[in-house]
Amino acid sequence: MRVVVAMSGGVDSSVAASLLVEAGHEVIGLSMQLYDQREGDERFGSCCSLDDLHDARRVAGVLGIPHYIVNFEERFRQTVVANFVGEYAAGRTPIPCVHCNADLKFASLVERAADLDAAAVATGHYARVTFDEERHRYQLLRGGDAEKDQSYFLFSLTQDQLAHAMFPVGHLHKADVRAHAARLNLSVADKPDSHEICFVPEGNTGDFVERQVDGLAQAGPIVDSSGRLLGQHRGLHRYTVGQRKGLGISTKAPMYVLRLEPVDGRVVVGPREELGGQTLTASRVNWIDGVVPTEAVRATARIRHHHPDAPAVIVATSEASISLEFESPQMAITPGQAVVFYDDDEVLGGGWID
RNA sequence: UGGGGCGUGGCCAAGCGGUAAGGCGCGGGACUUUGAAUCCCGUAUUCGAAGGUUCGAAUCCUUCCGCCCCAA
Repeated sequence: MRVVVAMSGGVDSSVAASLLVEAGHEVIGLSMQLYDQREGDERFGSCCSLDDLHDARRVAGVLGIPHYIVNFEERFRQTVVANFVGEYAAGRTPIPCVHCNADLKFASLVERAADLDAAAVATGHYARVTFDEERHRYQLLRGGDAEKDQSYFLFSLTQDQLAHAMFPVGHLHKADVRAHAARLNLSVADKPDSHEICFVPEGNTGDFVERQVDGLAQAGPIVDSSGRLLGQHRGLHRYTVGQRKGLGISTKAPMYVLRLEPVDGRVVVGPREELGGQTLTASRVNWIDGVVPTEAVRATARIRHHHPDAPAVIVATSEASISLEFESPQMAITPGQAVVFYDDDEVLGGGWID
């Protein structure tokens, strides 16, 4: 079958491509150009930089597959970056990776794949898709490597998207992926794992957001939950719930951001004990099944990547919203982050925390 | 110019004769395909100033400087 692989230039997608080739598929490598490369800033993030595109091309060469670069700058700006900046401006904390997956890799890229008569789009994600014969539904499962599992970032995929998705390294462990790359003599075998936001230079999110939105750099008060003034902040977009560092206030014990109050322009902080929360509501909820449950769902839920799942009860309050109650308090439930529900290894769905 | 208390790194703060705890903050690192958190390392040759006593002082004495409280 003809398959398109999204090649980022990293080890995972490179090995994904090679596994597909080995499985006998007709593989076409596509790399997304996501932002203007002309400035030649080499310290641009670790995904999709000019060097990464070269790496992807080189791997494609070794594998003997065609490789194309698709220009998604405009789409990227209008979807991922716009959402990212808008969320910060609204006092929320976004996850660009989820939008990149949903809006680009499994949307725009799927369209390109269709143009190429490809049946599926593969990526290097650590997650698995299976088809449940009984329910006639695709299932999204955690990656085989619990440490590297990326199912959290894929919660918004629909049945239709899952039907066209392949995760060739999803069942593997990272070490095996690297070993495979090394066996093939791929230059990217030892390339460091990517982290931090790929389009924000040097991880300086605050400056980046300020460049996109005028008048955002509004200083304002940092107060505790009783309203006592403790210091000044440098613009709400520079803070997130649960944050401890960078508050610049010295107290008896560490202070954490409890919430952002965009209307009043305030950052509210408090001791760690005040950071726990047991309930939340979420919007733009996606149920992987495509079916909204009519009864309360007992599941485990995680409120951020690399956070332990916790038992919870979820009630659908509408087509695309839920309310959720944890059995025990969770630290720093953050608006803008995703809450993803699991039944063991299966992703049931997820949504955006209000 | 009556009485009492206090001045230790950016902040809070131990120590009260034996050669500067700790916390916060800050800096660096680890971890990490979001933002965080977490963890590790670092952060005062010096204790308001100047003298003195002592083998030895931030710790005792003297003077000065600066705060605060109570009286009036």
